[in-house]
Amino acid sequence: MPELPEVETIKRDLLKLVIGKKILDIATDSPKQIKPSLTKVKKRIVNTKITDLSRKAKMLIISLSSGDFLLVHLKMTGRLLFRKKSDPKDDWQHVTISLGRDHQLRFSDSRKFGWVKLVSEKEFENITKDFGPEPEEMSLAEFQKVLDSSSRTIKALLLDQQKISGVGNIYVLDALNLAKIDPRRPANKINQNEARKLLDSVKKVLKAGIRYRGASDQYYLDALGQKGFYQDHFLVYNREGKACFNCRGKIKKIKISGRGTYYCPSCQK
DNA sequence: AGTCGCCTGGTA
DNA sequence: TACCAGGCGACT
Repeated sequence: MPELPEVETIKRDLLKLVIGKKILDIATDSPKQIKPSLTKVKKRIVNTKITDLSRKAKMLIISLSSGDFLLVHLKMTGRLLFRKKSDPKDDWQHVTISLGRDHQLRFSDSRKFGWVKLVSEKEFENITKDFGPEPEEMSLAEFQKVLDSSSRTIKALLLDQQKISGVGNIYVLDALNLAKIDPRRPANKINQNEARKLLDSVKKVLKAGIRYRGASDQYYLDALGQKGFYQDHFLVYNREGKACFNCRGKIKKIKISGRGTYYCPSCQK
């Protein structure tokens, strides 16, 4: 569930808390989630300092004084929590990184889809080059080009991280509702006016997501363990049977390539 | 381009 | 107790 707004919220919070802190240890009870391996990662990160934090798509990037990068992907149920060493253990806490004497960065993940991965600068560049542009930096021409290049459904295309970064199931559905576009439309059949409206809508819902500090279900929490509020502002996501805010039509739930898809049949054409 | 597998917890 | 949640890589 963590998409661009959730990861961005965590990044902004952590920026104030962890820069300059020294990593003293890393431990796990779920070794598969640490890449390349706990032993290798430990050897290379202990006694380095955190020099910066950034985000690419849904991935959090921790820059280290060694020149390496520690990447964190929360996938569906991941959390990245800044805690005191003395705080009680968190639910599903699987990776613990000791920061200085008193603090910990805790990776918690109920479903264990997420991961923590240490990469060199070279590997980092290889990974990030495959991501599409951040929506905020995308021009209409660039966006139009992406749409024109594919006959896939518009929904599937916007979820493709190689085409555009950071959009997941919640925000793609809300953006399509705001732009009044049916999620099943082939991308290359979307005209220029619709494309303009759609890009604008993508940017708008992501901004709203950040403003409300992300969408929380039972899993997502920010770096301090607080819920976000965007779930109180969903346009269509999780609103089956409820009234569309555009047209008061009834929101319907269907499946597109196996994924839950909420939309309003009466105004999304 | 569509489907499966990775996983677990909450719910019908 | 079966099913559903969905990011994303692997596979067909």
